[in-house]
Amino acid sequence: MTAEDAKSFFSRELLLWYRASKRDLPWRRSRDPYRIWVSEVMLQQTRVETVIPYYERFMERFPTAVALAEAPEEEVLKLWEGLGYYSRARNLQAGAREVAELYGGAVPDDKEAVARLKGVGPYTAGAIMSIAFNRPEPAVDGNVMRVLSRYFCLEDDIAKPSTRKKIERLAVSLIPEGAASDFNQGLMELGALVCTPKSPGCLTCPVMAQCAGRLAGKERELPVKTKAKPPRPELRLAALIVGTGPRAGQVLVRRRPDRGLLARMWELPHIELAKGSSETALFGGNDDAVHRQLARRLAAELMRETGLPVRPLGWREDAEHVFSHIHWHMRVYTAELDSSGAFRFEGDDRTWIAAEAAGVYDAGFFCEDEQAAPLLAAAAGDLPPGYRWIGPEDMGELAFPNLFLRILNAYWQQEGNADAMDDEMTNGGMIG
DNA sequence: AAATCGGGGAT
DNA sequence: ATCCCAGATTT
Repeated sequence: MTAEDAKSFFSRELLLWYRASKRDLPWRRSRDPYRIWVSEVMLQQTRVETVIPYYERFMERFPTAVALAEAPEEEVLKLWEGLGYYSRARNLQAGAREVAELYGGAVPDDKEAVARLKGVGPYTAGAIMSIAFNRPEPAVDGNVMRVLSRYFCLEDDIAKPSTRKKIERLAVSLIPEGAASDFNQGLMELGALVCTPKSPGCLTCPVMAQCAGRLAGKERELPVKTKAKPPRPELRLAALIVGTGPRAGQVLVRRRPDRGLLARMWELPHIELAKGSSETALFGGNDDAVHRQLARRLAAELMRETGLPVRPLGWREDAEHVFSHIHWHMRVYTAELDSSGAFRFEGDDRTWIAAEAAGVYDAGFFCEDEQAAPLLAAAAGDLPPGYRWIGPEDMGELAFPNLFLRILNAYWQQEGNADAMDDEMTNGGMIG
């Protein structure tokens, strides 16, 4: 049995297996390259079962590249809410705009042109070209690296970029004549359903007979992969600032910056507790003294940043949120805005901003008069740039990361219940 | 080459 | 708890 025999065996058997047992997935019911493109971007680092409902909603709303190109960005982000890696959504729309303007709305049957689209890297370009156009291009993802590492017993570290390129060269050489679409999908399907990371189902594998990794008894050791560093911890304090008077039932939120983590998503105002600051020592505590001090720090820092006269009311909940590289330990405090006598002024060219009447006795600081202007405006009721009041009816338009989505939805639900109970008691009391 | 960028399901 | 998922982009 030569190496060439092992390769042609693999290609032949895998193709037969895929055609006999492929799953019925939404993006497999069409060869529209736009649909393939959307599915592949959603599937980046994301499981099939997670993607399906997002894909269905997205395609219903944006059935063509032109429809996506013409949509408001916020609507695209909202449909991506909860899926993660939000730059994918913005890059996809940027790519759709390229397709609309440069190619009349049709994804071109051109490898270089597709590879130049925003958010389309080596894998996605290969996937679009092979799946939609049946071009013999490699589409090497984590599944493919695992399957081929095992079948050919390759000990290269798949975390290294050079290994992906090596496996791409191997993958191209395996594509059967005229069957790139089914073969590439079969490779990934095998990795997803049979050649799984932990306990591979070798006994049902169509290519087990020639799998070098299994024949060497190494199917569980492969592929070799250096493990990722654990996410670094960050201590954060968030404010659930609830409206009063005409703002009753509303909550103050803000939009994140254009770049970086959770770019352009909405969130609750919050601060990071500086590493090594005195409050970090108290972070885990749960008694009144701890909460008073943490809430005071939160109010002072937010007031320094925004000028808003934040008055903490009490601890609400703790929330954990783990990203790939950061672990947020968040404590959430309920608060109000209260500018009654919160600001006083001294000196000729410098202003003393304080919040004594708001109960934040150590929140004062000096600043230049010009810098004081926006703070005074905030005290008067203006909001800083990017901030706005919302009610539950606004949740359908604004995209929040899951962490804040959970906190807000719990609050709206609780408010709804409280209102219902008020009505009930009012009715009972008045009528009785 | 290493870091950044979400979130969840499986084990 | 740990891994990793139909990865791309920036540093």
